Amino acid sequence: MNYWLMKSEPDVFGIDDLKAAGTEHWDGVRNYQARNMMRDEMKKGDQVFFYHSNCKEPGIAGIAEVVREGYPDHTAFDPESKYCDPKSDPGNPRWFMVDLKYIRHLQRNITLQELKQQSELADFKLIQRGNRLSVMPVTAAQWSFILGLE
DNA sequence: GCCAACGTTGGC
DNA sequence: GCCAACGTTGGC
Repeated sequence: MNYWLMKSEPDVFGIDDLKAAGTEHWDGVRNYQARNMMRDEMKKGDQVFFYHSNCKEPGIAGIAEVVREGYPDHTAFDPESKYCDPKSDPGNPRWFMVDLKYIRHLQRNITLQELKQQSELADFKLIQRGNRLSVMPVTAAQWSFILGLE
């Protein structure tokens, strides 16, 4: 089993929204590295840290699980969608997504500021300079260490 | 709202 | 294939 971290803006779709939805597809990712991970590497049963970005207190807010593996992101074909990409051909889709199921909130929001202070997390992609990936791998060691902060 | 960092685009 | 210009991300 693998571990991941996925970013979302709570004003758009936060952990509370995932809880209310139960299961939701993760559409709108338009970055090739993130696309590749969703299409090729994320497997059913993988655990995901749900990270709140671009908000007052950026941090890890909860846990989700992959319940459906990579499949085409249909919003790319929808002219009404803000994620529409005319260059994505339905016969050869450019963008992919996975489905996530809500597992739980963390007991508290583990903030970015706190994560940065942990020497054990020096290699964690999230806290490396200029990182902008919205989907990134988390090692098993990082996963359990972060849960230990909860 | 600012701006550094970074990915993408497109002219050459 | 290089690289400048541009748009976006996301912390602050």
